[in-house]
Amino acid sequence: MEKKLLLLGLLQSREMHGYKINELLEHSCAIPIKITKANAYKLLADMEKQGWVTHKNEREGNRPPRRVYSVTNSGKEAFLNLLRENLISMPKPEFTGLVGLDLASFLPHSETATLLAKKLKLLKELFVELDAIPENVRNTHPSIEYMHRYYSAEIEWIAEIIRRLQG
Amino acid sequence: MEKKLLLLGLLQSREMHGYKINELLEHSCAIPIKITKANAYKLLADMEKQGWVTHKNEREGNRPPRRVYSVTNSGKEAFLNLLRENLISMPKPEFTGLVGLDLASFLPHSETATLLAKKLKLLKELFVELDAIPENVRNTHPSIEYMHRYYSAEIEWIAEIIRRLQG
DNA sequence: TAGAGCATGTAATATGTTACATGATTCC
DNA sequence: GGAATCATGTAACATATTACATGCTCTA
Repeated sequence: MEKKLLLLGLLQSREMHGYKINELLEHSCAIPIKITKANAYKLLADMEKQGWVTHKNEREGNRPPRRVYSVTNSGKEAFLNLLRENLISMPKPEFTGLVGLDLASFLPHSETATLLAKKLKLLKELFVELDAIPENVRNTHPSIEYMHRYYSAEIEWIAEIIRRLQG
Repeated sequence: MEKKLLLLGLLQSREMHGYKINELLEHSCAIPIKITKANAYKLLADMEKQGWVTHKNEREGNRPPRRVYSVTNSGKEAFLNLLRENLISMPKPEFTGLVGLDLASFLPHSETATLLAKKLKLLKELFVELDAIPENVRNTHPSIEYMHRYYSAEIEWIAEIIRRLQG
């Protein structure tokens, strides 16, 4: 449902067609959930069936025609309900990366340390993107601020585990 | 795949039947991912088809017969591969709770603050369980230590957001 | 004797991903 | 002329949830 919430949010700030939405979703590390292209098209179609959005066809020059979506009144109502719901609820996050850590005793410490070093490298690469966002932007966008802190804590954590394995 | 990894891990520490596994998974806040009952039965059946586990039927007194699963050699190999994979990879987590925060401008500050206060209460309740786990256990189980820190940071974060909305 | 616990699962539904299909236009 | 971009989607598959079905035993 957060996916629909996010899409409705985007469409309320400005009307958009599917392709544009997907561009935003793919090229931004600042979005806290993942929505693939096929999924986004599907969700828009579903929300249209539900009556939350409508589309009109548009065409710029000779480009392929676009479906420009906008939120209906019923969609705006649904949006507010989803938003309230999202703000009060506390979905337990899934820490898939921890499963392996708990089972690491099945491998020699040295191997675990080597593998985690690779993870750490990956993490640092992801962090670079986030860290490049100017501080004033970060401080006005809760999710960016959050993710910045999260990744930075994550890096510290993995580094600490590696240290323990080596010491 | 982390679900299969976790199940293989459990089954390697000791043989188990589905019901027992589900008990462990349900009554423990110390497990970093969620596996529902139906899903666990399904995964065990799937892994049996794959040749990773086998079962033998057992019966204690007149209780319903159990399928006691154990990991095959091929399963042990698969387990180690899944484990290595899990340790090097960095799956981007989904922060579903952040979607709403980014859209909070659609509601009056006071309402957002009230809603977040409810979330905070929920969070604190979840934290109590984790905090009750003795420190020595926590320090020897990475995922428990991690989740303890995570929830504690999460509480701080929501509290901070509420303060900002009020100030 | 009624309800909780033990033990297994299926069916229907929901959700999401991957890869593929289509066809025009623009850039090199 | 060929690749990248614009723009839409479908089909097949994978994964997971909810609710339901079954039937025995133990306890109050």
